[in-house]
Amino acid sequence: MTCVEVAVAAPLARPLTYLWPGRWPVGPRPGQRLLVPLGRRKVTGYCLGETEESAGGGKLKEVAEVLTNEPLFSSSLIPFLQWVADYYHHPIGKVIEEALPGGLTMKTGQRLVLTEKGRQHLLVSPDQDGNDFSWMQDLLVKGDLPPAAARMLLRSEAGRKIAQLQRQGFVILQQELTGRQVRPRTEAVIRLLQKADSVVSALQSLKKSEKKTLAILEGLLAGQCCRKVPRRLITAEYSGAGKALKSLAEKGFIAVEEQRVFRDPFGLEPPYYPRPQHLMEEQQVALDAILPCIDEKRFTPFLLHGITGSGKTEVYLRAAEETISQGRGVMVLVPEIALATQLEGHFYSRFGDLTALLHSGLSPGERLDQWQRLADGHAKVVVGARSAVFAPLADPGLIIVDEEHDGAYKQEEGLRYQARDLAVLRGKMQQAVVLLGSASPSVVSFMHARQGKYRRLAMNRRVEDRPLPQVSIVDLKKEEGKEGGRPLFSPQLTAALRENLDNREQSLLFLNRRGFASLLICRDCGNPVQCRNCQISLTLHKGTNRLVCHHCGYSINAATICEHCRGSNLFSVGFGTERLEEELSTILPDARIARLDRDSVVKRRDFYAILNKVRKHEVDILVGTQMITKGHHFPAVTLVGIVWADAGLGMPDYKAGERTFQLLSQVMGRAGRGERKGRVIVQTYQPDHYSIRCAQQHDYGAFFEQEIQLRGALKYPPFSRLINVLFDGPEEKSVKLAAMEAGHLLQDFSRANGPLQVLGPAPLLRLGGRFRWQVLLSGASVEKLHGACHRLLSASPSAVRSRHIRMHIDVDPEGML
DNA sequence: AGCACGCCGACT
DNA sequence: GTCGGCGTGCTC
Repeated sequence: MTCVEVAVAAPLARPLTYLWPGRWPVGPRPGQRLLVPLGRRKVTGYCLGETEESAGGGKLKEVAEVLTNEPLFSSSLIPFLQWVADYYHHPIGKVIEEALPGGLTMKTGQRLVLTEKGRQHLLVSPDQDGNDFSWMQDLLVKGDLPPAAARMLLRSEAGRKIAQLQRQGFVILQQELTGRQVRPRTEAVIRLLQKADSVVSALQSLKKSEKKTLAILEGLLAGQCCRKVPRRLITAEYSGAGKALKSLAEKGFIAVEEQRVFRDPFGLEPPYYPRPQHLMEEQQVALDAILPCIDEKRFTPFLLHGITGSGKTEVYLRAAEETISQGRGVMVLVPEIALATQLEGHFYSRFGDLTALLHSGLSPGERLDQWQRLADGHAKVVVGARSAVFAPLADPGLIIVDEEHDGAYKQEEGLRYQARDLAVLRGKMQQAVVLLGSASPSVVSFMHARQGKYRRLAMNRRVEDRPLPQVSIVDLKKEEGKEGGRPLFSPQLTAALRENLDNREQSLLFLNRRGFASLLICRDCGNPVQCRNCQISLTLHKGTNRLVCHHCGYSINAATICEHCRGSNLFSVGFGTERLEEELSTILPDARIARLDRDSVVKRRDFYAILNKVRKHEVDILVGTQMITKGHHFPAVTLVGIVWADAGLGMPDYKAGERTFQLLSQVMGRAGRGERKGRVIVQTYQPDHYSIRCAQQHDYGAFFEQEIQLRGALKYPPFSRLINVLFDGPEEKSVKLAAMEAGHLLQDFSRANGPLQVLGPAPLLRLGGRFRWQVLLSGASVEKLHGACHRLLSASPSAVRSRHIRMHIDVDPEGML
C-alpha cells in the first residue's frame, strides 16, 4: 500500500498522510500538486514524498486527484521548506503556498442551484418579507449561482434564508472545484514542413499571397536556430498572411501548432553589457577565493564587502559562469520588489534565455512561466526578489544576495522570513557557495565574518580609481534661524545646486519621505489629522490634492476640517519629496526637475522612463526617496544633496543607526561615478551622530565598532536573539487580554526553563483599524526561544481563539521595536 | 481556514 | 419545545 505525505493548504503544522490509489498506473512524485479530502471538503496539497503507512493506520483517506503532474519543485527543496516551517512557526502548507507562484490553490466550493420545484415556488410566491433579496432575482434568472457568489451569500444574512430554501427542497448546493487556475498562455506557431523551392511543381500552383507568406516565413526562420515562428510575427509583416497560412497548412507546406508563450519580462529594451576582457586586481583576488569553492561544490559563505563602484557585479557574473559550466544553477536575490535593477539586465545580457525572473512586477501568468522554466530545468539562472529564495532550482551551486543589508529581504507579513538568512541556509543544505554582497554590510553579517563564519572579501577600490566623493556636513540647527532661507535648503546646498546647474552637471536630491507635508495640524485645538483606520498622521499630497495614509492607503480630500473641533484652520508641517520639488522650482526656476518615488512611479515603465530622461540629460535635478539609490548609476551626477540625514534616527528601533549609516553610504555612492569628481552635501540636525560622521568619512570599520559596542551594552542582536509575538484584533480590551495571558505564560516558561527575557506586553500603534499589542522575547539561546513559542502555540491563550484575535510570531524581527 | 459539534439564551 | 448564536476542537 503506497502512502504519501501531503502538505495541505490549511494551517496545520505537520503534513498529513494519504493513500495513493493502487489503481493509478504511476506512483507519486514529490512536488506534485494534488487534490486531497480534508474533513468534508477537498483542498490542494503538495506531495512531499512516499512514506510508510503511519502507526495510526487503518483509516487513511485516498488522494482524490493529481492537479499538476509535473513537479513544481524538486525533492531537494523539501527539507528546506520543512525547516522554514519549523523555524518561523508557520504551517508547512502555507510555507509552500508562499513559495509557489500564486493562483495555484484550489478547493471545493458549492454552486447554488435552483430546483424546478424552487422555480415554481419563486414564480408563484416571490419573497413576501419585503426584504431586498436581489440575489434571488439573480438566481431565478440564471438558474444557479457560481461558488464564489454562493460563498458570499452563505456567510451573509442570506445564509439563513438559503438554509431554509434548502430544507424545502427549492435549492440544492452542488459540490464543485473552484479556485482560479492560471492557464499557461499559448500562441500559434508556424513550422515549415518542406522547403518550398524543393517542390517546384507545387510551388507553381501557389497563389501570390501564399508565395509572399512563405518568403516571409523563410526569412524569419533564417535568423533563428529553431524551426518555428510565431504567427503574430508573420501577420505583423504582412497583414494578409492569415488566410494564406491556413491554405498553406491544408496543402501540407506548413504546420500550425500551439506553443507555450514566454513573454519577455525584461521590459522594453533588453540591455546589452559587453563582457569585460580584463578584471581589476581586487576582482581577481575575490574570484581566486570563490571559484575553487564552486568547483569543489562545497557550502562556503562569503561576505563580499565592496564599496559602490568597485565592480561586484562582474564578480557575481564570473562566479555564475563557473557555476553554470559545472551544470549547476545560480540564484540571484535583489532587494527591490517591483522595480528593475541593473543587475537583472547584466545577468540577462550575459546568460540570455538561461535567465528567469521572479519578482512581483510580473503578472500571475508570467510568474508561472518563469517558475516552470526553472522547475523543468530550461532556465538555470534566476534573478528575483526575496521570494525567489524558494525558486525551484534543483541544484543551485551559487546563491548571490546583492545588497544583503537591505531591509526589503525581511517579509513583514504572513510568513515573516528573512530571505538573506534563508539564502545562507539553502546554500548550506544544497552545498552551494553563497555570496553576500554589500558596500555597507549588516552588523550581523559583518559580525559573522569577524567570527569566521563567513569569509570576508574586501573590495576597496573603485573602477578606474575614481576617488570617493567629498562629503561636507551642514548643521541645520545653525541654519534654522537665518533670514531669507527656506526650510531644509541651506545656503550651502542652494549654492551648490546653482553652481552645478550653471556647469550643466546633474544633481541628486535625497529625502526619504514622500508627499508634500507629513501632517496637517489644527490651529485651534492642536490635533493632527489622522487616518480613520490607523494611528498615523495623514500625509498631504498636493499633486492629487489628497491626504493619504502611507500605511493603509486610505485617503480623503485635502480640503478637510478638524475632526475634533470642526475647525477649518489647518496648517501643514514637515517635508516630503513633493514639496522639495516645488520649492526647488522656485529657487532654481530654470532647472529641469524630475521626481522619483512611489507616487511618480506606478509601473515599471514609469521608472524606466524617468531613468532614461536622467540618462539623456533631459533632467538637471532628480529628487527622490530610497528609490534613487537602487542599483542605478548616473555617470553625469556630480552632486548629491541629502536633505535631512537624521530623519530616521528618531525611530524607536535598535537598528535606526545601522539603517541611517547604510542609507547615507548608499546615496553618497551615487555621486561622481563618471569621469568628473563628485561631492555630497549632508544636512542634519545631529552632525555629531556616529552614523552620520562615519558615513561622511566613508569609514565602515569605525561605524561597526561604535555600533557593536552599543549592541553589546544593550544586549541587542547579534548578542542576543529576538522573537516578537504580535497580537491584533478589532477591539482594544481583548487584544490586551490576549497579550497579557501570553505574557504570563511566557514568564512561567522562562522561570521553569531558564533565562529568557520577556518584554511587555506593550501596545503598538493601531493599524488598518486593528489594535495591536506585542510581547518581545529575547535570549541568548535560540532553542529556548523556540521552545517558548511551541509552548505558546500548544497552550494557545484562550483569548486568542475567541474574539477575532490573531497571533503572529515574528522570528528575528527587524521592524520597529 | 473551514466545518461540525455542542452548549447556552430567545423565540414560535 | 426548537432556532441559531458562538466557543471548541479536528482535519490523514
